[in-house]
Amino acid sequence: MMSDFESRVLELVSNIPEGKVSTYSGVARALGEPRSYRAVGNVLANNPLLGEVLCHRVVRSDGSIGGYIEGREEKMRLLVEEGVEVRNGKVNLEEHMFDFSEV
DNA sequence: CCTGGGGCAGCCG
DNA sequence: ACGGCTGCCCCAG
Repeated sequence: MMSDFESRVLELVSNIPEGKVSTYSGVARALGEPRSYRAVGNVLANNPLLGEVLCHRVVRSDGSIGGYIEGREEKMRLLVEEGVEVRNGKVNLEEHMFDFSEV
């Protein structure tokens, strides 16, 4: 059973289009709880819907990849595959940051 | 680059 | 209900 917080996070993340990324704190802000960024990481870490809801489009606020259940390498590979520029293990947030207000 | 402290939902005993 | 972890974090130093 998913908690309310959990489903809200996953719903939001599922809105990030291919080629775009967001950050953990960005998701938290979009939820209206800017300090819950760590809890957001928690939800994705236990993401029971890996494969259904893509959580690889969420990275750290400084652009570094962050963690991933199947490894950072895999996360980075998926991003590059979608056309996101990754340089020295960091995503170009300026260029690919997704604005949730667009939804 | 690496700490240390802050922060928070969820899980488990 | 309660307290103590844990974790795909953040930010200042």
